[in-house]
Amino acid sequence: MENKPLKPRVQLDRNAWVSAATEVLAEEGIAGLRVEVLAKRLKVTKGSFYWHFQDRRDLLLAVLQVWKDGRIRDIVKQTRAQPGRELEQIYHVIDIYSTSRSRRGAAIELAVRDWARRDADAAAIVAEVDDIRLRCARELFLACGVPMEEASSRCMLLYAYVFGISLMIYDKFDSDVARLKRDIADLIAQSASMTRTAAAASS
Amino acid sequence: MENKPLKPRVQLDRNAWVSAATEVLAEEGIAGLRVEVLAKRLKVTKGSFYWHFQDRRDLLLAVLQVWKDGRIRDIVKQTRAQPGRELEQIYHVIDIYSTSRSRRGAAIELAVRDWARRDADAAAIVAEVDDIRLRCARELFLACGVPMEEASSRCMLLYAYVFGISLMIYDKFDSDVARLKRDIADLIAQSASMTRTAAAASS
DNA sequence: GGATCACCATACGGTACCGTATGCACTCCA
DNA sequence: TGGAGTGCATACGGTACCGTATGGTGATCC
Repeated sequence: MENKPLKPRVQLDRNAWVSAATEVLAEEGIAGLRVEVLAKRLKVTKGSFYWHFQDRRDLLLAVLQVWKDGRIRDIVKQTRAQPGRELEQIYHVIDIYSTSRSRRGAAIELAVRDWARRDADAAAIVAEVDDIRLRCARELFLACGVPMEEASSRCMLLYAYVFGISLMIYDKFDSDVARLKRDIADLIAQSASMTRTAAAASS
Repeated sequence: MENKPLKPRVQLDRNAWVSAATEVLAEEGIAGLRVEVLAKRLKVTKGSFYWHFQDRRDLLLAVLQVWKDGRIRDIVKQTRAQPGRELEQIYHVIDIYSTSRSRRGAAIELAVRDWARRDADAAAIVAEVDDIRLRCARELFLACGVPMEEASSRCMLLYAYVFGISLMIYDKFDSDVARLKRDIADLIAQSASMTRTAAAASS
């Protein structure tokens, strides 16, 4: 008879700290990610923290690693398309990033990238993630019949757009944001070199 | 006979502090912009600072204001085109932002936008700047014969791209970055609704 | 049922800040 | 030439952190 953990162990492990740290990172940025603040949020003291982690940097690197793994898993999932439905998938990728649906994900993304501007380790992780993202997205364009160089340009434009749009404040500019975003998605995704059937599939 | 300041007054004024603060903002972000650090950089003590400013926030708001004014001046300057050369000007706008030429300007831009994610005053300033930028850029597209809604989409894509690209790390992705950026500029700027002569002017 | 160990609390010294109070030098002007 | 004001230095109390040292507590396993 196995010993099911009926009593929920309130004990924390590294993962719990990393999760909470990621949450704080999204809300406050890397500068706001402090050991004692985090401990207070988890309702323990930093005595606990320094049992699980060597120091603050140890936590930060763990956050980076977990973020990277999650992103890579997500990328291969989001860019795997049924044959013939690649264009659909491109629109889907644009959609999941640029809508307000995943505010949390976008906040983490921006926090990590801001962090990477001043930290070599973070920069290396972002470089890895970007490279994989770009290559996966390019595959989608290539599958749509877009030539190599144009596919490179368009997938780069795609990601720059989704990150950039989350930095802008454009409420006053246009009343119909939904239409605006649809049109932008078309500008990014629709190539003259696509087959008519593939292009029609997007509507 | 007027009193020319032959002896260079080493005395600091508000502007000197704001300039230095903007420099630190670009390098370290808003979290690294601390009064005592800034004083050390200017080789004075914070006694000087608190004579010129009420508190740290007073400085931050001054930095924001100066940044806003500079941006707005720059926008109207960069989007004022000779009649018939509007497309050229669009390419120029894309160029000055997305190339590494203005690393400093991009760093400030990103720092302010990161700041704006957690500060209402900064967000208000960014909103103002974005609105003016988008409207000015849209005028350029409209002058090229692009219809209103498409002009809105394209100028939004333009700015999201230039901000987003400065967040990405894409060294490994493509060897010919210059060609890549040229092609992306074409994707953003070139509309099917443009006149053939205007489009040709971009080459 | 006592040893062991995982996990956490407490307490401490040290640093980097913020903002204030006060003193000091230098300039300008009556 | 001495008073007023400008611009800064010095000194202080207070807070928020970091990392360490050390002690306590509850579970687990002989």
